[in-house]
Amino acid sequence: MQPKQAADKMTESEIEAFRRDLLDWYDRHRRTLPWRAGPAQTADPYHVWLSEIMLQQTVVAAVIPFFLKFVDKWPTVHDLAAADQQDVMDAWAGLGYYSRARNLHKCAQVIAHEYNGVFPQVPAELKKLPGIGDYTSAAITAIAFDRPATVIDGNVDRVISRYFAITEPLPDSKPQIRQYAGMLSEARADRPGDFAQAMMDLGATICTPKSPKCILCPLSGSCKGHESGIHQTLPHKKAKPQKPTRYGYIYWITDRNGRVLCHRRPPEGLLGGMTGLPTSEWGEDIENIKHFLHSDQNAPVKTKAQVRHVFTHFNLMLDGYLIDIKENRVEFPEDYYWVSRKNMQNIEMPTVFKKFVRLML
DNA sequence: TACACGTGGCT
DNA sequence: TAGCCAAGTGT
Repeated sequence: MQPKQAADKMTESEIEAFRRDLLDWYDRHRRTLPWRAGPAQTADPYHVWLSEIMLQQTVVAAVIPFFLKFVDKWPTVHDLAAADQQDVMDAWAGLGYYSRARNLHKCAQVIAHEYNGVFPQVPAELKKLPGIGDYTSAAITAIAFDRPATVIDGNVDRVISRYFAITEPLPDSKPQIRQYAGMLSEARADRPGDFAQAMMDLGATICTPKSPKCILCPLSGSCKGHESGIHQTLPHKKAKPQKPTRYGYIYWITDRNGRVLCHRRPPEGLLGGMTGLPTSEWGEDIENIKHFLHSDQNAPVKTKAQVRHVFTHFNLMLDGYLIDIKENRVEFPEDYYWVSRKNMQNIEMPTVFKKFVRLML
């Protein structure tokens, strides 16, 4: 194995120039965001934490309405801790990665009950909390408390990879990136929160994955990737395995009163804890998929409705079926329950189920 | 280390 | 249209 290439050292004046150029740019072009403190204002740790959880693998535009809804419903961490888990899951429906919502609620309870409502300020303490890892612990330390921390997200990966022209593919280049990012931010008391946010704003608005706007970039004059013309191709990434497609059936099951059968999904795993509609198992071989409910009395009737949905690691294709329950004697497990047709459009559920509900209503 | 885990916007 | 990608974490 090749020895890891050591990060080239920057001189102290080069580091200071980088930080000054970036922070000057940030002072002129910082984005106004609902959770972000204004210049010279103090951030609310609850808002910073909540926004950072929502922003994990999620774009700012998608987060804003959810953030506003959450702080409106639960203005403090105590309010969130006291909320019903189901209300939190429902409020999160549509934002994705639902384990974040479960961990958010758990974390609020730990903060409220074991930390007296006060967030810890250092990464090592923050990382003990559910849903908070390397990135989020550093981000809260820097942004909420303006303490030095090395904040590395996908934006920082890209900015650093390009600025230092790192050609080793991610994630193998992570140690190098961490070394460079640390060199620029570790133990530097001058505006740690603004520096972290400036790096991410730069990555989100200037040093974008496609068509970076180098002409507007405060760092282009010293960017090694720009100098050698390879910036657009960076960061290199290891090839991802191909996504399989899974198939299955989804059901619109109605009773004599026109009610529709819904399903509370098990707490862990895909879409865990969320409300959905009944489906069969999902598999790559449709021939081997059995219907969820099948009897002579209640035979599934195929519809034209189909649901296609893309998950992170597989594509899904569901064929819609109608089942009309003629006898009220049919018993379902406890996690299935009836909802009036009128209320179906108000039930909060993940997008894959919303798609089917829209087709059927 | 590698994989599970959502969604919507952009190209 | 299909693939890429986004302020990652947990196991």
